[in-house]
Amino acid sequence: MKLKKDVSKGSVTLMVLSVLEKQDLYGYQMIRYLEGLSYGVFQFNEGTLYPVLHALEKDGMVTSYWDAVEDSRMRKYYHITDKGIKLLNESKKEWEEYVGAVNAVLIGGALNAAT
Amino acid sequence: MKLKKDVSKGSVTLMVLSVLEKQDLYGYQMIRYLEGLSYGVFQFNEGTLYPVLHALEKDGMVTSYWDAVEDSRMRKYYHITDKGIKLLNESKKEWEEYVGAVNAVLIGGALNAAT
DNA sequence: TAAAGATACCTCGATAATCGAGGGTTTGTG
DNA sequence: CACAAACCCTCGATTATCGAGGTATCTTTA
Repeated sequence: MKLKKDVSKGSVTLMVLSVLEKQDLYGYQMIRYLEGLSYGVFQFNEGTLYPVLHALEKDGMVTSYWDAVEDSRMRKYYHITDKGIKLLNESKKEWEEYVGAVNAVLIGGALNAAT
Repeated sequence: MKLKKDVSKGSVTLMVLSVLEKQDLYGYQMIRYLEGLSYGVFQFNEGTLYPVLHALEKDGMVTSYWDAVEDSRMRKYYHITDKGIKLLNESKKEWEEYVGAVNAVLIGGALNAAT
């Protein structure tokens, strides 16, 4: 499969970028957040999320800053960049293409697929 | 992520089982076939497909037989079993759940997700 | 105030899905 | 006959994800 690898990594990346598009979040918060948004279907663990965030930052898709929003402890917030938004839009397109293709196979079955 | 691993493997498995549900196919044919059904989005290579087929056979999801359908060369055809059909149905459900969850995140964004 | 538990960050080794590159045989075509 | 395409296969490298572990802080409670 061609797309799989990208989409596979992309589906975590995709979701992270997607929520960051709307607001800055910190890692631990994102985990709970995505869990809720997906109705409990996804259960990220930190070992998955943090490396993804670091990779995104390294690639300039997000930036991070420490802040104590509620005046208590410091948290590392992530902010999406223009580059990140671009990637998000591309990833969304890929995701849709990927889903469409799988569904086409599932529906297509034995019959002719085209048109 | 929790489902990812299964769905990831599942998406190849899923598509294979799905086309086999309608008719018996041989490996090389499946590659072209899935490529067509997915409008060229997927480009399986043999190194991906054959191990999947062998694993499915080992697990009793498919059976195989050699046949020379058009009286020329021998081809190894795969046939889905009842067990395989069961797996197919479960995988379909998982796939839908997975897609639904990702889409919920993509749409949900910053707002409240639930109802 | 001391202990406990949740919050919050991180890394690293194991697992496993996929890919790419290879190897081999048979069939059809120029 | 040579070459391409059809057709089967394996194996090592890559990479995404997970699980487990490590550390520090903050809040609650006894």
